[in-house]
Amino acid sequence: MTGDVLGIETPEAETDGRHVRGDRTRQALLEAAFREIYEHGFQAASLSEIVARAGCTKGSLYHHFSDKHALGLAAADEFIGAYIKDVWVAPLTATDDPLSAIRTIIEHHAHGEIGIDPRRGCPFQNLTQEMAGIDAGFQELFVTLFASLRGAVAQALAKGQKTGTVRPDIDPLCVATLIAASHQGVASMIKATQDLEVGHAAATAFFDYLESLRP
Amino acid sequence: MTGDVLGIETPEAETDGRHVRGDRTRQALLEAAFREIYEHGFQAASLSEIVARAGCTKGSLYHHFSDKHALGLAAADEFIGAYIKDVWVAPLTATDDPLSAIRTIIEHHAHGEIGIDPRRGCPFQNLTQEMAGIDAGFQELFVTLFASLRGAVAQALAKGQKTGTVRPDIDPLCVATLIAASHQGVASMIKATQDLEVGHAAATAFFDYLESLRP
DNA sequence: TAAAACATACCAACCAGTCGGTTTGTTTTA
DNA sequence: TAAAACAAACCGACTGGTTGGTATGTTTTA
Repeated sequence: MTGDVLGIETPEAETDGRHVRGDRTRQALLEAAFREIYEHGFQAASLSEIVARAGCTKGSLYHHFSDKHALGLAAADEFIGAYIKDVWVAPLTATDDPLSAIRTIIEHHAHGEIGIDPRRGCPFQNLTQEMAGIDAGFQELFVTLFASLRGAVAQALAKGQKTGTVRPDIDPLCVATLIAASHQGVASMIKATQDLEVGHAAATAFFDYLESLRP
Repeated sequence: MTGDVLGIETPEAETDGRHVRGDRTRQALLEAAFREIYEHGFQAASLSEIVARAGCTKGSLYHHFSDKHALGLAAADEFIGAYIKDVWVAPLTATDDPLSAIRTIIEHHAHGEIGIDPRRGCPFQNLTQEMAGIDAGFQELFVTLFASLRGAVAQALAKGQKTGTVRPDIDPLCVATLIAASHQGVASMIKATQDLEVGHAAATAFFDYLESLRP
């Protein structure tokens, strides 16, 4: 039901040129909603604050979205989907050395090049923790997003096994799951302690683990 | 300000026998608050619901606690502190083989013996994700709790190095950080996907990792 | 009897969501 | 081409309901 934004087509692509203003408003609402949700969580996010940020009013919001739930879902779909695709899936499908690629991805996060505030945590993780288990719509989205992330890592590891950069005796899916989980967990810990040193310590051990996966 | 419950003394120990009913009410409020917060998060937790569960009224609540914030902090301190102490610190300080002890702890979680609903996630993690970065009081508590967990694992690993059950070339604190983070991350993933299979996959890879830490 | 414990009634603030009406832009008509 | 017709986009005051918190009075306990 939110299928218009799955990170596949660009926002501009589907407009035929008519009602450009409406599309801009919709996009502004999505961005404002994502930021507000990132800062306060979905349930605590205020629609009044979102429309203020987007520079429009309640009327516009409810013209474009049926309710708060649909707005949050669309915003999460758009921005988290894009993050997973750009940061994880794209680099991993384009390499024969997945362990190095994963290390690079982690370093990008550590160096703050992803646009994620480590102290605020990972938007995906934040939303997951809040909404999984209490809302079926978000739940469904999380399963899809996580599957694409996990699958990309697993396929890259399997490819690495064929090209000889990854130990052949490991189970790609199991290791991919642990890698994804560890990354999420470290982000969680940094947020919990508000201390980047935790990230560096974990990264040290994590990179050792990655090296142990080489033949 | 919440120092009366740090998981050190039992709830009964600090009462001098006077006002027993008051202490019972206070304890009932703490338990009800913890459950409500576990189910809905702190911000979405309803005080009306908490007093209903505790079998008292707003008047009692505000007699025992200055505000919602103090109640939530006291509840988190009491129950999460007890969890970390009982589940992590106690077993780890009592063993010479920390890797086996850690594996046992994880298996206890996986088998649902801890009293944590995997689909609802880890209470510590949930609260962390919600409140870290937006509330200094909770923040301070999280730092303390996480330090005790991380420290217990690190000290156990160092002890294992002395007794020869852990590789001497690893950095105990770095590895402890990764272990704690991975555990949190897996819990997060299970909650996100509402699928225990994720936990089994991660556990397979995680146990391999633990074994790789042996001499 | 004094203090602690508890109950009731209440408040201002805020929330998501609604609705009648206005503006803006495109299409049709003459 | 100019006006009429139409629809999408937008506005903002308003509503019913809930929230955390308070003021005041009553009961229980030592």
